[in-house]
Amino acid sequence: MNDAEEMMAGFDRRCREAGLKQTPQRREIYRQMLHCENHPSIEEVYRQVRCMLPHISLDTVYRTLATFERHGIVSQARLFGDRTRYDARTAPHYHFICRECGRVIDVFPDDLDRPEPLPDNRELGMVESCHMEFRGLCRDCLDNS
Amino acid sequence: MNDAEEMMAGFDRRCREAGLKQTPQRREIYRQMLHCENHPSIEEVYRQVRCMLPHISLDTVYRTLATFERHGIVSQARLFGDRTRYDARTAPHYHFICRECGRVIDVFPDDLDRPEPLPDNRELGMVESCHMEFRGLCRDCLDNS
DNA sequence: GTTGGTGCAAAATATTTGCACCGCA
DNA sequence: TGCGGTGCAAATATTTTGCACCAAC
Repeated sequence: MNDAEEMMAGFDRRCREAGLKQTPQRREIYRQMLHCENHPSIEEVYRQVRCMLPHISLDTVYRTLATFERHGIVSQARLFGDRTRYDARTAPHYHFICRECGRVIDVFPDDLDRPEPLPDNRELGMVESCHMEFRGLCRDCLDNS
Repeated sequence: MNDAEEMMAGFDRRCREAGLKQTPQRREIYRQMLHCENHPSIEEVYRQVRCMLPHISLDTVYRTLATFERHGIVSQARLFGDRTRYDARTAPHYHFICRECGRVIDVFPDDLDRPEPLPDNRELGMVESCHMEFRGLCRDCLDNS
């Protein structure tokens, strides 16, 4: 059983656990999310999924990804000021965005040279989470310049 | 001369430097940005400014804030997945968002308990900047719960 | 007077919702 | 079979653009 098959099997289980019905649309959207190296926008998922399911509607993709996120099956790839993107990797991680080619690369907490800082300010209240977003030039764009 | 007057004088100078014409709309939008404690959305700025200039149009606010940002007079308060907001403080800083009341509080680099981490990963390329966003409960909401 | 700024309206984009029908469990 | 899921279309929200007029320099 290869990786993708394994993950689709995991999808079966998760749907059952969450009480979600399996439909061709949902399977195809999830399969696409696994295939996708980058962090696709909803439009991109829609375009890809339509290759297999020409009848699927855009708002099914919207609703399905929102449902998946509600059940932790995908996560929103939160990018500052960009349109909504999703990610099949649900482990906490950050993003590095190349200002040249726009690629989004995952950065995991272990890749950081020191632990996340937290605001020191007692006045602030209780800090529960920290998101980070790095920008710069990716290796490819650096090499080609 | 109080703070606000001082900053309005700075606005005069900045417009001249940038070759921007001064108009009642621009003055009023900037004045509003100074008044505003929070990080107003474009709609909010629009509603406020209309008290003084009932004829102003929404897209003038859009265009003016974009122009201001281009010239470093205001900065976009970049929040994950929220609508565009602006901020009269242009010094680099991060945001703490209260999950209860939605308030956005500025966090300056000096408020952090350690310096920003950077991705260690040589493969990544060149990291030029890091944005952070903290979430949690602000002091007020903490006290009231 | 010239150039840039504004207001208005319409277009473009992104997302959500109401509703009837269909198909999975 | 019943209920959740889907497709369609329309509504909503946000931002951008074309154009004619006006005002700051």
